Amino acid sequence: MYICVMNIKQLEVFKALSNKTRLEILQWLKDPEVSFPAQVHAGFEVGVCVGEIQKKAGLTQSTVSEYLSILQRAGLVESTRVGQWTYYKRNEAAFEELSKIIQSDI
Amino acid sequence: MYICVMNIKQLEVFKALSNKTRLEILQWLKDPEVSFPAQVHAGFEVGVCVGEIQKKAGLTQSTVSEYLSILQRAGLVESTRVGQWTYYKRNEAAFEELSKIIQSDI
DNA sequence: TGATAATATCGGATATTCCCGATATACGAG
DNA sequence: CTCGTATATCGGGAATATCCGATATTATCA
Repeated sequence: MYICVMNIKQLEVFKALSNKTRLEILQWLKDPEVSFPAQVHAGFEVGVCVGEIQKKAGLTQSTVSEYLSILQRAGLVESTRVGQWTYYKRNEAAFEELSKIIQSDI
Repeated sequence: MYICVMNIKQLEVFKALSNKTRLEILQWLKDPEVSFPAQVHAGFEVGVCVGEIQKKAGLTQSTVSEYLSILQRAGLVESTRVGQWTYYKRNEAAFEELSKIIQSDI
């Protein structure tokens, strides 16, 4: 018997995706070397640092930092701290899972 | 060349999915005959009427009506008016499209 | 036509989200 | 340790969402 558990996490993911800027950030992170050519202090394997994302978003540092936290809590991105920088990159597995959830659970 | 158009509709879809009750309604509509055994005035091909959904949701009629409008504007459900009833059912094509959008666009 | 039932829309109190400036924390250089 | 830089967190004003009760609209039936 299949018991439907209304996944709390699902709601969190959709809320995270319910903001224009956060959707844009996820887009930019698909192609870091194109979207963030200015980043020089690290390769793109670790991700993109908050400052670069902030400049591109045109919002304040605090807002962008919070948005990245929201995306991270939803599992859509992961962060790596290297020195004074925090690099964020997409968690592609989460998007694959979300895609499947929409096909079968939603 | 592929030009990314930040789809206004995408945002609307995610906002529509950012509510516990609306997610539940979509779940219920997956299996109308199980979720709404009380509906007798119509077959389930046309969908489920607002009153049945309202009873199950436990919210007021106005709220449920509005939620169904939100889901409809997002393209996730479609409605059919038959006499005094409006029947809502899932638009499965929208979910398939959303699943693909997440795989390729988001 | 008038009464009743189903649904939609309106106006508003409350909760949540958005986004900011100020401040705190973490780190590296000197 | 102290200064400067990067990021995180806090407090709050404005905008939006949630959900309600009241009312309007649409359809049925006598």
